[in-house]
Amino acid sequence: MALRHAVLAALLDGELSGYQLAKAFDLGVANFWYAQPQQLYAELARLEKEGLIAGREVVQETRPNKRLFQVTDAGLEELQAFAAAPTKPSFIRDDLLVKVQAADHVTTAALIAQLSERAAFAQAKVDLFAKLLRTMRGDRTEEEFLRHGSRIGPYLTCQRGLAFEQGNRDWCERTVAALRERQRTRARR
Amino acid sequence: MALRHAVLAALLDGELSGYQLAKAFDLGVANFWYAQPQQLYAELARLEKEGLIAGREVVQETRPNKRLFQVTDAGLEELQAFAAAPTKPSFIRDDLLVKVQAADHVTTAALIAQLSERAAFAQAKVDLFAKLLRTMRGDRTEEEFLRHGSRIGPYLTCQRGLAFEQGNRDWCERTVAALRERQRTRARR
DNA sequence: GCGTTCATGTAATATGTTACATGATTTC
DNA sequence: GAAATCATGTAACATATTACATGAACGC
Repeated sequence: MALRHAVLAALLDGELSGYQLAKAFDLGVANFWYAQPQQLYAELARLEKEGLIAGREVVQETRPNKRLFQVTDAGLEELQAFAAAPTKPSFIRDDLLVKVQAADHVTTAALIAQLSERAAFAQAKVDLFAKLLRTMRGDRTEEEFLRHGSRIGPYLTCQRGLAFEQGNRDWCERTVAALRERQRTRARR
Repeated sequence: MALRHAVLAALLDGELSGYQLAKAFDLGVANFWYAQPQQLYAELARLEKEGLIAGREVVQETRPNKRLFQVTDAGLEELQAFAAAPTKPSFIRDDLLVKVQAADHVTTAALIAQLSERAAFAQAKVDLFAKLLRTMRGDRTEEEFLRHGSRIGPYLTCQRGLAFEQGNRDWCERTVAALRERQRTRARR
């Protein structure tokens, strides 16, 4: 069960509602984990039942009411234990890579389109993460911030997200170029 | 169902047994997908039942007998359809990132050890992938190979694997450095 | 004789995805 | 008036992980 720890880690920076969490774990951000809203609502219910988080109702006038959750002492202990335990290796599972693996045996036109789309998506994330990093470190240099900042966890994970998306973008672009070059050079199949 | 397509893509380069496939999809390689042996045996059975792959018994003297599988025409069509369909985005899900996200709230000693281990693991993969790439392109330059090589799919995915592991390694090392620096600078908590 | 590699699976459990469901408010 | 955002879930289905299970042969 790793989602629970991701949720606990996300709640460290302050109370959040299920809806807010869902946004943080969704496409736009998700710089250290990804999960869907349904998963999160279910996990929040479980975590609360086990006493690892505590929720409080917030009545709103203009919007539907919501519940904000925060990590309890028991939750922090759980996180601590998780951090100390051996880490499972993480692995690549990407449909796009599967398609490229088969590139010599399938038509490449659609593949090129999908790679271009992914490159654009990755670029958007690069921009977003770069902006987030600037916001977090404020007017300090990166070195300064990492040395003396009060909360560097999210900064470090965001750095990984940034590098990952840069890698994604670069690879997609180079792969498109390679496939296009072959389309051009080769006779019609 | 994405595993089935990964299996089909892996079988494009020639017949493989479940055991050989399992090795390819395991820790050591897995440059475009990861799966455990149990999953693969189950998927191979399903794929054969559906006629997307064909297996043949190979009797061995010195070793237990095995079954080699190859992609059928129907299997190739399935792969073709998969490649043409829209690609689901892929997301980061990494326990180590969750732990780093929580770094300011947990003890960092164990975390540093795990990051170092991951860095070493990533370096080993970098070496492996670099070697695989050299083997694939032979004495040609990369550009030459990509332009005229007969099978570039595995080369391209391996390039992504290489870059990914380099990114992993670099990030782990920098993160270790940042966490160590804070341990040194800061008073004991 | 003991551990590793080759070779293949089943069964139980955990986790994740997809589809369905509801209802208010705000912005175009 | 329609679409997007806020807000929260349930139920059915698909997929993945973990534990269990077996057995031969090879190298030390």
